[in-house]
Amino acid sequence: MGITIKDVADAAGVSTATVSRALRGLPNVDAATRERIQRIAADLDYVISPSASRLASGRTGSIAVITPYIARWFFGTVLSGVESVLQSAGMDLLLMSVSTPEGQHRLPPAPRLRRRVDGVLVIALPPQDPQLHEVLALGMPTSLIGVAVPEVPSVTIDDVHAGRIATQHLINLGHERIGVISGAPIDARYTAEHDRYRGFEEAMGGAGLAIDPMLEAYGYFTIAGGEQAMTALLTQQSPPTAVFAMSDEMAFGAMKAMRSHGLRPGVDISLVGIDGHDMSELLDLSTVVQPVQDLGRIAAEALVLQLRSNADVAAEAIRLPTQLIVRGSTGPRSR
Amino acid sequence: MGITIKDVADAAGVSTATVSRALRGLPNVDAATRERIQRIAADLDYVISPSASRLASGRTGSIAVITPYIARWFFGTVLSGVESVLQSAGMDLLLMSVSTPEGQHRLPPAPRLRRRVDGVLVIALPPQDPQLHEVLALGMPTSLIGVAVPEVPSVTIDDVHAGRIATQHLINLGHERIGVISGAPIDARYTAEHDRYRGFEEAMGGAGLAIDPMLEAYGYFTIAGGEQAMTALLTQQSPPTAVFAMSDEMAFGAMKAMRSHGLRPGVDISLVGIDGHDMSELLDLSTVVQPVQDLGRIAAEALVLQLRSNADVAAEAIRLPTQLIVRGSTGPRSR
DNA sequence: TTGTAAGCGTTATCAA
DNA sequence: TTGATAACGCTTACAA
Repeated sequence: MGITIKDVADAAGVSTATVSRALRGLPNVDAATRERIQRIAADLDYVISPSASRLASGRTGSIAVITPYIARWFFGTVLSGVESVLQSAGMDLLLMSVSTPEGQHRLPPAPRLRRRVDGVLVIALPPQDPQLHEVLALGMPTSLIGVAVPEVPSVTIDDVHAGRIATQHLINLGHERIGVISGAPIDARYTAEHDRYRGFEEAMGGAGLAIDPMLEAYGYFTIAGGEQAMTALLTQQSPPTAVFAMSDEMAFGAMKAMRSHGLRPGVDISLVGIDGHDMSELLDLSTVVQPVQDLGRIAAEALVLQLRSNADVAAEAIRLPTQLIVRGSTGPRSR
Repeated sequence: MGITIKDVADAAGVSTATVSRALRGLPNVDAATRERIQRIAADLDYVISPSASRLASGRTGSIAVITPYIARWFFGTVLSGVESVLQSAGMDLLLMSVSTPEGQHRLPPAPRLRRRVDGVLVIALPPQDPQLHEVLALGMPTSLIGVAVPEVPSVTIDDVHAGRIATQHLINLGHERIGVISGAPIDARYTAEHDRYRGFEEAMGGAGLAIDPMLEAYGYFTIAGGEQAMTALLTQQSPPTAVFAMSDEMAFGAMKAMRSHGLRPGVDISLVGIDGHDMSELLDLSTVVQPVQDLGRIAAEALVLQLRSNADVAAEAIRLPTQLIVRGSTGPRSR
């Protein structure tokens, strides 16, 4: 049924070896011969068999992307950055979703990787996640996004800094009772929240402000979670006057809770997030913008480069800049 | 370096054929033999070479998903439904983003599909998109999501119905000057918007209401587009008292425009969307909810089934139900 | 139930 | 610069 390299070789009156070389752009092929082969291949509508090529060469031309979520804004946006790079590089993108600590039943990713891809991109698994380490243990070229592990290439933002400037912004507005909505209790934390919390601590400490453990709540990086967390904070005997939410989506949920309590963001309580989510402008949310698509793009570029130069490049930990955008959800302390 | 089927066969004292059969769960293998082989394979940490298996069998065990966007809510949510099914089915998911009429520079998808995947899932390309037809022309098992083409299996909602109930809801509230925010001018339309517009027409016609062409604007299914479209509607000499936006994201943008003009959704102007977007509850948007994840899930299941039973199943056009959710963005006509 | 052996369509080594 | 040819690691008739 299918045209093979043999058919092209016969039609061109050369060997399959020459066709292979010509079509892959290898050197040491006569220019005229190459052109003729290319024309004939096109005429015959020849398409190379990836399976055969992979078997013979040992390279798969594929990269797996491992992510805990697909439909959430951060992950989808990272993924779109990755995809554009891999498409330009002519590599196949295998998408694999994995369970998170809270998550549903799913296959562990590591066994599905072996002999199947040349490299792996992992998006924001918690640094202590066993699945992450099973993947790393495979020893294949890997690049991390939104997590950092020593000795492994990664692309992240400076989460400590992000947490610090978000908090500092609230402090600058005169707030002293500052609450924080993080993701989860400490043992299940992402790198990001761990570091953002440290930034929070640093800013608070730097201003000589006490951190009230009663003013921390968990929002699990979801809208609904953010709503619950904010509700918990608001029903304290003495609620915060400002809240730092570690993601915009949790901040959105927090806004919902505030509305239910008749409180206005930026007036009654100030609220700042991190992300620069598509909807943050619409909801007038102050936030620390991170270049999410670039996280994916740059990690993918680094991985492709490493695969091409099949030498172990030094494991670089790249950090991208962030920027505070002040909107209406934060304002001076009113009481 | 790698353990091959030969190593397992030698260790088990059987032929590679038997190992192949045993490990794939084929019948006609002695139960004890199979168990022994499985144990030995596990002990040796044997992993099958997909390339070799694919080359020998002619099946790739992969399905491509072609989508115009990855990071937008609808597409990401569909994709997550698809992914969960393919993962359970043990198939690889190749993700390919394609350009849309407005879009960026990208490779056409069809050439990247041949010999590479067993089947294709296409998410919501406009029915007249040449890229869609190039894919269909390949003649491989295909299932469409959010588009319908005669003779091709598809999973959609009843968009006419969705448009009708959204519009009827506004009519029931007493509105007569009803605007509509669609995606794009008629020649670049998705199936969805075409049909939703028909539903709009039917409802208007059924109520004896005139459709004012001045009250239609294009929002390109984005937040920013929705904002511009609503701005255009509001700056009419005689603006609508209610607006039907064909997607929630455009409705969000419309809300932003209303806010800029000091207008309150549901009070000054009623606004209804379609989607059931994550953020619709938060923004108190009335909307026609569609089961987006199920769209992906069901299409993927149908495709997997077709591949397994490698017979041409009758091309089914599946339609999933929708439901109007009334929230605060729609209210009785006030003037 | 198991084994033999001929593919599957490339790539890569070595020679010419 | 080109050609022969041996892998690559599995699947699948066909035979036993």
